[in-house]
Amino acid sequence: MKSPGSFPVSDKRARTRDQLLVAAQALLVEQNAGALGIRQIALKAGLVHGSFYNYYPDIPALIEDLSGLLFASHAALVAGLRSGGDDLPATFAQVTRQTLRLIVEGDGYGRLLFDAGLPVDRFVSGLRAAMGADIAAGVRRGVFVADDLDVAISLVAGGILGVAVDLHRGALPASAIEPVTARLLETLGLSAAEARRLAFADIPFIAPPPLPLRWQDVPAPFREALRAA
Amino acid sequence: MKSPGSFPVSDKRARTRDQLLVAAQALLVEQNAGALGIRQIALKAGLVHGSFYNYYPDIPALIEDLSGLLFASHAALVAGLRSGGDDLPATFAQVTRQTLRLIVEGDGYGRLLFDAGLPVDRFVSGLRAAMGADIAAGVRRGVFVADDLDVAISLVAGGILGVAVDLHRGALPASAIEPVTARLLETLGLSAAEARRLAFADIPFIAPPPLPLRWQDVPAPFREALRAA
DNA sequence: TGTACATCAGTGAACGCGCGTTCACTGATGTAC
DNA sequence: TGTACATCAGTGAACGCGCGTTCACTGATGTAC
Repeated sequence: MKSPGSFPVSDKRARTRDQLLVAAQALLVEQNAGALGIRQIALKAGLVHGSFYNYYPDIPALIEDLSGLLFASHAALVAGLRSGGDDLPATFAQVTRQTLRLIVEGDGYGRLLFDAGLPVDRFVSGLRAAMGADIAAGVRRGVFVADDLDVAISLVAGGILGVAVDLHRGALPASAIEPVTARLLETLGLSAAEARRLAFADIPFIAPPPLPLRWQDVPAPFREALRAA
Repeated sequence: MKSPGSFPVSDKRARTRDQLLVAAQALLVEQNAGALGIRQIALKAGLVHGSFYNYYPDIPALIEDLSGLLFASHAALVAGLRSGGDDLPATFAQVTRQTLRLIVEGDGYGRLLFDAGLPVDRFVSGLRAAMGADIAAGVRRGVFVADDLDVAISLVAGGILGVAVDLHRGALPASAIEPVTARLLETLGLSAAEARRLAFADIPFIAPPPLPLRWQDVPAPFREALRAA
C-alpha cells in the first residue's frame, strides 16, 4: 500500500466510470431510458458533459457495460450458492429463490429491469444460459427429467421471468416464491414431496448488493471475466 | 351507400389516424422506439408534422393506442377459437398454438413485440388476463388442477412469453410449439396422453392479419370495446 | 335549386431548446534523468 | 534530491441540427335556410 488516500491513475479511471454508471442507474430508476442523455449522465456524475467521451463513445456502449455489470453482480451473488455442493436440484431451488427475492427485496431492481425500458436482453439471456447449463447437467445426471431439453429450459426460464414480473407488479405476493419454486422442480421431474422439501427448505439468503451497482464492488474474478465479454 | 368514392368526415379521420399508426409500426419494425418522433411519423404518413396533433397529444398517446390495436387484433383472432365450444383444455391448446405461431409466421410481430423497445406491458397483461380467466374457469369446472391459481397463471403465462421470445430469437424451432403446449397442459393437471392429444391435434390455423395493423381492419365489436379502454 | 355559413382536416412557417459532438486548453500526477 | 517532461482526466466554450410545439391560414366538405 502506497501513500494512503491517493490512487493510481487506473483506479481513478475506474472510479469515474463507476460514477457514470451510478448516475445512469439513478436516472433509469428515477425516470426511464428516455432520460438517458450524455449531458444528463455526466451532469449527475459531477462531470462536464464532454468528459463522457473519455469513457464511452455513446449511450449504447454505456448501456452495454451496465448490462454486463448487472449480470456480473448477479453471477457473483449466486456463485456462493452454486459452489456449495453438487446437489443440482437443491442448487436450482436456491438460485431460483434467491433471484426472485432479489426482485421483491432488492430496492430498485424491479424498476431497473422491468420499468426502465432498458434492453435487458443480455442480462436475461445470460441468466437463461446459466440456468440452462444447470438443467442440462441435471438431466445428464438423471436428477432432472425432460423430454426436450430446449423446451424445458425455455418454459422454466420464461416461467421464472414471468413470475418475477408479477412479483414486481404486485400480482403475486412474496410468499408465492416457494410454491413457484416447487412447481418448477416438479416440471423438471422431481416428485411433489421432494420438490416441496427443496423449495421450502430453510436456507440462508445472501443479501443482494444495494443499487446502484459499481464495478469496483464486483469481486475481481467476475469483474475480469465479464467486463470484456 | 352514398356517393361512391367519398367518405364521411369521420371515416376520413379514422383513415388518417390509421395512416399514423401504420407509419409508427413501419418505423418500429424498420428501426426502433428511439426513431419514433412526431416529425418522423407524420412524414411517413404523408402529412405535415403539425397535423399529428389533430390525432394525438404526444407520442405516448399514440403508443397507447397502438398497444390497444395490437391487443384488439389478437383478441379478434382468437375469439373464433374460443367461441367454437366450451372445451376449455382444447381452447387453451388452440389459443396457445395460434399465439405462438403468430410470432413465428406473422411477419414483423416478433420484431414489433420484442425488438422495438415498445412498452408491451399493456399488450402482455391483456393476454395474461384473458388466459388467466380461461385457466380459472377450467379449475372451477375441474378440468384443470392448480393448488395456487395465481402461481399457475404466472408460470403458464410467463412460460408462453419465454417460449415466444425464444422462438423469435431462433433458440427454439417452430416444431417446439406442440411439445410446449403439451407441457403446459400437463402443468395444468392433464394426463400426459391427453395433453399430447390436444397439443398435437390437427386443427385449422387462422392466418394472422399481416402487419401493419389498422383499426379499420379490426371487427367492429373488438374495435369499440377496446379503443376506449 | 341556389347561396351563405360552419366545420374541421391539413398546411407551412416560425420559435426556442436541448441534444450530441468537437477541440484547444488546464492542471494534477507519474516518470526519466 | 531536484528539474524537466509526458501523460491524461477533466474543462468549458462553440457548433449545427432535429426536436416538439404553436398558430394563423387554406380549402374541401357538410349544413341551414
